[in-house]
Amino acid sequence: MIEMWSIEKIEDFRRTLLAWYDEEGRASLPWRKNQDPYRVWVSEIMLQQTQVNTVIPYFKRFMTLFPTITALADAEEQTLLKAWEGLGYYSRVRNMQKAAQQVVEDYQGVWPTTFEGLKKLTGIGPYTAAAIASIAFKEPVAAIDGNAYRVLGRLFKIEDDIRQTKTWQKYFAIGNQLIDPKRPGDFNQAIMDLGSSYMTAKNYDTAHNPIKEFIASYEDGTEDLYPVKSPLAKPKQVSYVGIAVVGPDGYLWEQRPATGLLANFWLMPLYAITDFESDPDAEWTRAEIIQATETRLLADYGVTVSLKALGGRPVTHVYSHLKWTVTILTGEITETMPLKRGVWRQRDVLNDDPQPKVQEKIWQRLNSLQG
DNA sequence: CACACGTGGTT
DNA sequence: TAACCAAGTGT
Repeated sequence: MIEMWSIEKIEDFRRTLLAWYDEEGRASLPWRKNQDPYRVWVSEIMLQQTQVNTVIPYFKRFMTLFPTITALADAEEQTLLKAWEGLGYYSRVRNMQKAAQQVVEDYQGVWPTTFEGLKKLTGIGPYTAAAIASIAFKEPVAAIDGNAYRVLGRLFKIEDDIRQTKTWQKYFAIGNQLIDPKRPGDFNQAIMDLGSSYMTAKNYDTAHNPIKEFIASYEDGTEDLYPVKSPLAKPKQVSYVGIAVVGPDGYLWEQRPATGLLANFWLMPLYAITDFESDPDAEWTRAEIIQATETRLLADYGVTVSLKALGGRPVTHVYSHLKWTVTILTGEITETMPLKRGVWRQRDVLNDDPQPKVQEKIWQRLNSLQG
């Protein structure tokens, strides 16, 4: 059981933390220019599982493309995905548009102003709801993100595993005790700034930490133990063939299904190697794979083409839960064929379509190995 | 509740 | 290099 501080100690902590934040907080971050809920919301969604330096250029571009919640609600999905291309976790932006439409249509364009109200919007969970409620609407509610887990975990030597959903309750309760009711938004942001400077996961610098005197795990040199976080499973290995077929009208090109990984993004046709045979342990020779791919290309796309393997190692790409290995097969046709599936797309207009990183790697491999 | 869901940076 | 980390949410 965690022993909570006295009210005097809590107030001392708030003063110390906010004094540091006023001096050394990252006030220049573009989303801190004002406390407009739309602005705060866009930044908080982008920052989910994503580092500040990555987000900055995306945030600026996004606010130019979609300056208001109405502009976001009315945007074409492909435009949205293109604006998000490279940031990852693409359901974030789809959910954001749903929430924008909810606010515009169900709330007459007026934001819910409370933690509980904000949580009802698609894509806004307890963290984001607390961030917006505290920053834009001054509600004293703790925003528990990875930074808060590190800071609070080390401050109080919390033994619960932060991977477990129920642990959030404990952190939330402690955060709500600590948060400064006069400056809730600044308090939450100060915790985040602290968590990404003096209290990082590795190479933290407690010697210069402005709140070091409050850190229980610093007293006995056990900071390394907190927060308690069980290891994640290794990504599962999956092998594909990727098919680069060029004809007079460009490359064979296809949009992914509307749900699941990389939903609605554009990619060359891919076949999982195990799709050829139900036996996942089957060892396929290169000739067999090529022939099977040609057969399936005809059946699925209506394309008759002779394929050959591109030299070099396969393209690999690691996701949170998967590791893709893509062997590239190439083929050329001299006359355009009508397609059962997919489209022909010229190389110079391909980049108008949102594409995932793995497709970029495939382009790079094609460019380097065949000019 | 466990797992799906991206990408870039660090060690 | 493999492993881990970075302002989480939906199902």
